[in-house]
Amino acid sequence: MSNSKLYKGSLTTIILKLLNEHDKMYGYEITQKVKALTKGELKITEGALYPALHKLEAEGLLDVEVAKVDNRLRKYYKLTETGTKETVNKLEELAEYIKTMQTLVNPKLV
Amino acid sequence: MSNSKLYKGSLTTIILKLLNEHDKMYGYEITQKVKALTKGELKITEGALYPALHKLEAEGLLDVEVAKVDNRLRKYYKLTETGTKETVNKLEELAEYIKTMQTLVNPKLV
DNA sequence: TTCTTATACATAAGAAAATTATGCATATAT
DNA sequence: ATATATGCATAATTTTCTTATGTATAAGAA
Repeated sequence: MSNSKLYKGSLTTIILKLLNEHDKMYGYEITQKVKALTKGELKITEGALYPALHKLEAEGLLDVEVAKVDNRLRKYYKLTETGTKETVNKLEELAEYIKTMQTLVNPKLV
Repeated sequence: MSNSKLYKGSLTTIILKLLNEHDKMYGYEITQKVKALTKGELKITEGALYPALHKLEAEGLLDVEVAKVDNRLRKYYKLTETGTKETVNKLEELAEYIKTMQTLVNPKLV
């Protein structure tokens, strides 16, 4: 992310969630999707994204499939079975975190 | 934090918000307050807390006042004027971040 | 009385995850 | 021709956290 504050650990969750919804995506597509969904508020940098994708692949959460489109390389990533399960966990963790932060930061509403 | 996933940047916001509500607090008190408010879900470690407090002080967001209670040292921190302004910013950032994450993670509800 | 737990601070080493800065290559639009 | 967009990648650095220590006093349990 360039301009806005990405909180540590968020990126993995974002990637997994997007892949959970879109079946298969390639890196550049993910950066554009995030930009579009957040109306430009969140910009994923390649320096963060590609190492994160590689790590998820190494951990067995993602599978890769290389394709050539318009003479340009694309690496399509998709969730493995393990990755799908982990996505559920990550989303629960995020929801939990948000709830906790709201408790701390806005105690009257909780 | 020990057990649960603290997201990067959260700690500063938590500290500022607590000081915004409680006028002055000392380090140990902050750890206990967070533990109590979150029912043990979030545990701030000293290794994270004290350096964070020192940094906020160095940045001019906090003032320190040393006290001796029961023959034990306490360092009371309170917000400076700048710190109070920055608290507002940090809280807005957090709210924005939560909104953004919900957009990404639960797009149908937004 | 000794040992554990709680209170209260601090720092150092290391890990994790980002930012920033590059680099390469092709395609399209100006 | 040149800039912008598409598409990948990595290295250096920074930030922020965890884990592991260390010091010291007080209170409670064995």
